[in-house]
Amino acid sequence: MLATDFIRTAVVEDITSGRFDRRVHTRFPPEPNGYLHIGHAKALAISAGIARDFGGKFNLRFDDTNPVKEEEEYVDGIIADVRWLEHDFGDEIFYASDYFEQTYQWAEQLIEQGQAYVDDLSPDEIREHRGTLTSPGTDSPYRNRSVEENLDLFRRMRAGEFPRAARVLRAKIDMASPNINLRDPIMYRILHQTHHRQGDAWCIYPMYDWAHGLGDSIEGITHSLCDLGYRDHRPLYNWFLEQLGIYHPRQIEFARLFMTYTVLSKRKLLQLVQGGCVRGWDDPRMPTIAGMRRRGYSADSINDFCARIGISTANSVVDVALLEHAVRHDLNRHSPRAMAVLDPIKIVIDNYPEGKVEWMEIDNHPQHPEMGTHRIPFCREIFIERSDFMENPPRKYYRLAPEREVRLKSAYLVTYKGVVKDRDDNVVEIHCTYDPESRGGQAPDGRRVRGTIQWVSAMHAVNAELRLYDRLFSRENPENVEENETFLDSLNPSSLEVLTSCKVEPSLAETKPGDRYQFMRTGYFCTDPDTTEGHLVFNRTIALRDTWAKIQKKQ
RNA sequence: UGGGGCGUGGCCAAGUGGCAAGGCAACGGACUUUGAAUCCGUGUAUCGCACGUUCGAAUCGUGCCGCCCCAGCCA
Repeated sequence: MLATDFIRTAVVEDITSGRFDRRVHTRFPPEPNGYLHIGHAKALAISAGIARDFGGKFNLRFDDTNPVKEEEEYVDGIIADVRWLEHDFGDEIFYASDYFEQTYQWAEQLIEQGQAYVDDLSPDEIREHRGTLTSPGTDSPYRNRSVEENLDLFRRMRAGEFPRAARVLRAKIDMASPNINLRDPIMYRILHQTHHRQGDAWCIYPMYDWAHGLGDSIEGITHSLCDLGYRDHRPLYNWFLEQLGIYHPRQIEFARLFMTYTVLSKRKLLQLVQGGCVRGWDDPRMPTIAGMRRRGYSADSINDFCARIGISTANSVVDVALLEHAVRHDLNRHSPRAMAVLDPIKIVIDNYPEGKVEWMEIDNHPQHPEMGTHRIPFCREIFIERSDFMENPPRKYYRLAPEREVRLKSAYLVTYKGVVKDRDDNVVEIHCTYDPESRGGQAPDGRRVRGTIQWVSAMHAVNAELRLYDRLFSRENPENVEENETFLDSLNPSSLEVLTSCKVEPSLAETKPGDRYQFMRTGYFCTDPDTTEGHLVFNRTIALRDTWAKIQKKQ
């Protein structure tokens, strides 16, 4: 396997040196206190991807050591997301909470080795004793209790003899360490909180730093990959494992993902949900896996994006346009084409027989004939996009206009004859004639017709609700706000536009939630779960690239 | 004024002493029954800055500048 990034380079080193018996075993350790987002997709792609590339194993392990913040709902959501992203985590799901007894026993071992002690200081006192970034901390007066007293106290902590926050178990390392994580970090705290899996079996819970490496060790993880935030914790990760004398994985850190026009912190995402700024964790505007899935992003496109952004240790902000590119790239290849008119205006084809219906055949994908074809009905009255007609067209406009001929995709060539207007001078109906010899859209005499537009038979059209999404935030960096503002002030007021009277081709009546299409000349759409019989709802996953819009801007 | 990281074209990112990959974006053009897709083309990058080592430095050394992270009984 090629070492394409610095982590894979390290893994290759370890394999060639035989460090872990040539094994590769990674893990993804989410805390079930929120839904996964695109940043997690990156972490997942790295850890699961490395296991896959090197023929190793990959574990999904919930870091559920803090019952105060964790919920079952999140566990289920996370499992569904990881599965949807198609990462193979085997048949088993791991939980840090399953190791609580072993973790506890190891804590007693550390106490017996004189490397951990029970501290009676209050939270405030502990903070004061910790010192500051520039000054060393001071030892707790309880730091030198005897092994016997520590053991007794710790067992009574477990037995529930003390109230919440009364005491903690701390590692005895170095209160003067320049690395604050080494200033006698807390290993256990008293919570008296029901755990989503352990129930009331425990009233003391291990801290992340203490529990994490142990879980890695128990599972035989070789490479424990995490974000840069844990760089300073590595000496502690190593210290615990060394003192215990147990199997010792290697921790390697990489930079978290940041993306333009996006916020990626569980706290802020929670705020959006609870504040009603979006309709839930799976709102299609959310950068969550659930949101992107509902919106219509494919797992492949998300994984492809993760591969494209690379891995490094430099904090960087990826342009959301790269994600959009990955989405379009994958959707273009796999989405069947269909016709939809978002803002309909009627065309009457004067020389087309009334009541006549012809079923036109249309490719499901212009570049992939193996995807087949389907049929759409054509008749005298059809709908086209209001923007595909202009009475006074600008230069280079080659859609329908006075004196112009245009092609109705896969149907006929039609020529403008006139319009019907209302009292306010709005065009309400366009009259055309068609060339009966142009069935399929080909001119019999070979004349060139530049414009091709989509259409839907008025008689057969199905009504649909289309939800058009734009970026959730209008500022490239939502956090870059004025003095008294928050990231919520960066919210884009028009991130959602609902169109309720769109006309789509009748074949779409059978669509099921999750189905993806390209509505020709418009964008990629995905059937929303809100769809019911008789009421179609589509989410616009992403619009097509629009060169015409650019030309217009320049004009 | 503590410790740990990071600085390569607009945005990512290769490169680890021999004369700066690639992707995205942007901009041209070709083709086109989606103004989509596809194809072709376009960048004088002071490699944060300054000294230094070397025949030769983005790569090594020193100093400086800038940005990020760490003082939860969160993970």
